[in-house]
Amino acid sequence: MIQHHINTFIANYLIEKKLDFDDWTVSQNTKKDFGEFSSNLALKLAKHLKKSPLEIAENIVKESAGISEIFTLSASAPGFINFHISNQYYYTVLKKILKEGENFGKKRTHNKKANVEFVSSNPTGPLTVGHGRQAILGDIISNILTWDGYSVTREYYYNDAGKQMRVLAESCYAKYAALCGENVSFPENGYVGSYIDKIAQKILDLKGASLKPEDKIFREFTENEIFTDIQNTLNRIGVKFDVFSKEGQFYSNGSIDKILEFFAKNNLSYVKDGAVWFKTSHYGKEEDKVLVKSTGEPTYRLPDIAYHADKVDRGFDLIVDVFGADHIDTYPDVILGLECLNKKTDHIKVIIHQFVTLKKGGEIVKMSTRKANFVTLDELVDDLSPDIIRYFFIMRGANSHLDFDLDLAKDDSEKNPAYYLQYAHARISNLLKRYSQEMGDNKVDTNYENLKSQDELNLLKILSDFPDRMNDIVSSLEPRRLATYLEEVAAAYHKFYGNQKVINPADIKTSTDRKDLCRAAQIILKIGLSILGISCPERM
RNA sequence: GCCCCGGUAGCUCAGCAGGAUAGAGCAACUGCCUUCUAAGCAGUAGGUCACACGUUCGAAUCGUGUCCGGGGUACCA
Repeated sequence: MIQHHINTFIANYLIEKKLDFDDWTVSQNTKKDFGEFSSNLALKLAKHLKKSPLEIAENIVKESAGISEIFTLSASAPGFINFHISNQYYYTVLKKILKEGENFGKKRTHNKKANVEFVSSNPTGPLTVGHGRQAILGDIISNILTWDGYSVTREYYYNDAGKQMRVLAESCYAKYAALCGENVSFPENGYVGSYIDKIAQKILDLKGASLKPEDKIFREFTENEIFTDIQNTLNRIGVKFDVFSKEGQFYSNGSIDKILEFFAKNNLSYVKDGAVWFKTSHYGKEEDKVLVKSTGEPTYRLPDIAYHADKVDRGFDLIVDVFGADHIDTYPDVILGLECLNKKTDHIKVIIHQFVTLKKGGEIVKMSTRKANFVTLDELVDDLSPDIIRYFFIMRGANSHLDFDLDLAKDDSEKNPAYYLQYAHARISNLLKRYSQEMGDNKVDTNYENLKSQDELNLLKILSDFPDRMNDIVSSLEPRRLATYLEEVAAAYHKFYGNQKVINPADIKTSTDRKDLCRAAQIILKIGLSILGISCPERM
């Protein structure tokens, strides 16, 4: 908000001086000795004007004295122009936060629609810790977009028709047969987890021992059981989907055949060795990719293209795909496929996150996919609250590997970083309760001019920064940045709390100002924590 | 080989649309609860921001190259 004022000021200055020049920036200062913001304008103009940067900066400062009520200017070596924001400005923002409450920072509403696809794990087994990261990431990204005014569809896409599911059914039959005392060879790369044994047992109990391997129940019942489990797990961490899309529909509604026809007709594909190839090499890829195997089975690419084409056709303004790092090389093929179909793609945003390793007793727990020695998300939820799980999964940026330290997560003490934010909120709640008990609720007119200590102003400045920070978070879709911001808010609050006594019957004006500052901090914490899907406890 | 991510304090990581003295949590050490919640605060110690070169008034941040770790590179998803 304030940056906007400064930008306008500089732009106007340049227009006034008839300078056609836009190579300058305004940055927020970490060290406040130089004001809250600085611009490199003079440093950049130096070459252009063939004058020393400091001289230019000093001139600008001199010429602009008294031009704004919001800030004053100063120049410093080697040529920065510093903007010192008046306390008055921040007092206005405080009023605004209190007035607008949880709507503070929201821009004008728009009617855009977004689709966020995440998890999308095939129902071949329980969700692992790795899926948990994606579930939380996708959910919070959806929350961020909702905050920004989007109407968001959370979508889970899965493959109910391919090879994986066939192998799953075969695995289940093999287990079933074994329970019936028959000797059936186990499928190659079959699923060996104990959850399959349980499902096979259930089938045996339900249907008896006379089923044939081709009976549909091995596929349908197994898929259903596992999928129900997956949804239960997701519900436990507060993740709910609006739409489940199944791959099978793109076979039955003919869209896959249509794509193949279109590609063949437009010379985008060819047949070689009994397989259908996508001419990806014509578009800068290293080699062509197979769309349909010689067995007649499509690879994942083809239905994925059909699915994404369908999403594009559904008319979203923004499509977000959240994938694990193992998809890094595959989604460009899908995008390329869409482009070949003449579909819009520039509104598709792909978020790739790195993997999760689980740390227990200081050691990394190795997880392998099919071998059934993974830690399930459910096991994690058994031990930890959703708040802790959510916080731990977004403690790191999506692009960083995530070490999930189970011992730290389980730690119920001040060591656990997840409590820091919630504690600030709880502290405020309690303080406000005490305040009305001891001070009453009588209204005092105030301009907040009693807020002038470092701790108070620092907290107020951080709170004022919320709209700009959300702006960045919406465009980056990086939940970690929201957590970082809230940590700054909490730290500033805890510091203020430690140094300034709020409730003081001898000084009602100062008490009121500080109480309102606390209320504003609580509002910001509550907005932020809600977006993260973390609860805001009244006490801890 | 090629492509994508990462390499910042003892450990785990922020910071990275270039900006002034590089931050947090954990671990270590020292203080602070008869006063609004100590799940907190204050302080000490800890760094050649992997390395080299380059661009720039200015580089943890941008470029090139090297090294190390992870992922991908399938007629698996």
